[in-house]
Amino acid sequence: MPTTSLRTLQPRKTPVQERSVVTVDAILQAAIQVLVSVGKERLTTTLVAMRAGVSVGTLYQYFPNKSALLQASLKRHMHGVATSIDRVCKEYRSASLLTMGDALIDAYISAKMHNVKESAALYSVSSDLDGLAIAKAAGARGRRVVAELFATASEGLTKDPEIVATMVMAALNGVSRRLLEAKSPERELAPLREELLVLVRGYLLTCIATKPAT
Amino acid sequence: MPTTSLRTLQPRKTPVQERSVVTVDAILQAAIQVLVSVGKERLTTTLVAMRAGVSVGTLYQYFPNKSALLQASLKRHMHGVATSIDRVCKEYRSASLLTMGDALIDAYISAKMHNVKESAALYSVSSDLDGLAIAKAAGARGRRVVAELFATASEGLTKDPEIVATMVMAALNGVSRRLLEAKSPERELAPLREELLVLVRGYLLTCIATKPAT
DNA sequence: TGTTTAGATGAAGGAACCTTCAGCTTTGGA
DNA sequence: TCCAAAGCTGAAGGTTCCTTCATCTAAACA
Repeated sequence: MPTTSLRTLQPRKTPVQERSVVTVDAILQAAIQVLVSVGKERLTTTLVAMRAGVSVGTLYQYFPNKSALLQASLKRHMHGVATSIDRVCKEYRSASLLTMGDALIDAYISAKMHNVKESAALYSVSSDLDGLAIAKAAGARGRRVVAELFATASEGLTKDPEIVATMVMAALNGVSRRLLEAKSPERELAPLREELLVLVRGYLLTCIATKPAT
Repeated sequence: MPTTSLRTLQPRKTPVQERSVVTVDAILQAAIQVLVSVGKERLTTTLVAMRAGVSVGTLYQYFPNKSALLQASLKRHMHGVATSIDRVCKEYRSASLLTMGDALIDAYISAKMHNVKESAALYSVSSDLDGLAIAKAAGARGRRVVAELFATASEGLTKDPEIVATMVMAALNGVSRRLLEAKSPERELAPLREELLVLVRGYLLTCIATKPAT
């Protein structure tokens, strides 16, 4: 059973004039900013509205409740990452498996690291009952797309592309998370990225029948 | 700056009689149960007390506030996992690197899978401002201990043990998380565990100067 | 058995905060 | 220019829930 009915989570009003589009955008941006600065526990709708430079009433014209607001913020973030992954999956179709791995790592890591604070703050939303479903769906979608990419690899796969995608994405998630909760993610980025390449390459090699000369 | 002063988070009263020890235990267990059944959002101190079969007042004699209660629950869980890791680190000192990897995977996965619902429910606590510090500390501690283990490997390491430990633990975390948020973790356990072994073995091989005959 | 200390109770205070709505302002087109 | 629709406002209602404390019961001990 879902936490709230679907009806309750739909936007209350769809922006038609230009200014309201700006408003909705400002609210979503403000939500992230508040999330980053005070955390999910102390985030209030009034605070978000203030930060966005509008009144609470305005916020509630576009988001039926607090949960919907947070979910929308999370979706927006996830969408950004998904777009990066999708681009890679289109661009590297039929390439070699190792090339795909490298490209995925770059895309995923740089999308997450683009705004470290934001990515880190959203973990608290994605771990909640409401956010969990969104995170899971995004994960499943990413896995599916990457599995399809792997299926086109120039070398033949010795394993189910689904499971290969699962492992690669799990490793990506694990390392990203570790990176995001570091004191200084920027400092650790280079070495961890390098090592992640080694980890994934090593694994992908075991998924190929005939080893290429690398 | 921490969310709450250290003073505020210390237990209010330390159990001296046997019955109060039982009470504290019941409260902590109840907290987990409530967390599992209604989620962090809807967990209330009254609900936890009811579930534990005591009154709210009693709860507040041992936990200064709700946050402290959740933190204590998280610590308890983390401690269980840490103990498993520690045991491995003592037992496999000076063994071969690959053996260490296999043992770590088994210990970590089985500790997390011991109670799937509990592990999954606690993610919401560990992503919060309060829980984050605990989770980070536990992660750092685990990494340190595992790095020390790796440093004793019978084969020589070509890399800093710290970074090797970091990568292995990140992979473990990533896969565990994926497992815990699956619809049916039990069903996926075997294949994912198997594949995790492949992933980690492949990586550890790159950390050894001379490859052993496996 | 009497006294002291530990443990337990739960109604009630009170703060925090989500959400509404009646009314006001701005925009865009007729 | 004028009006209907879109957009905005923010004080106040209402809930939820954390936390306290005066009071009661059980245990330890002399």
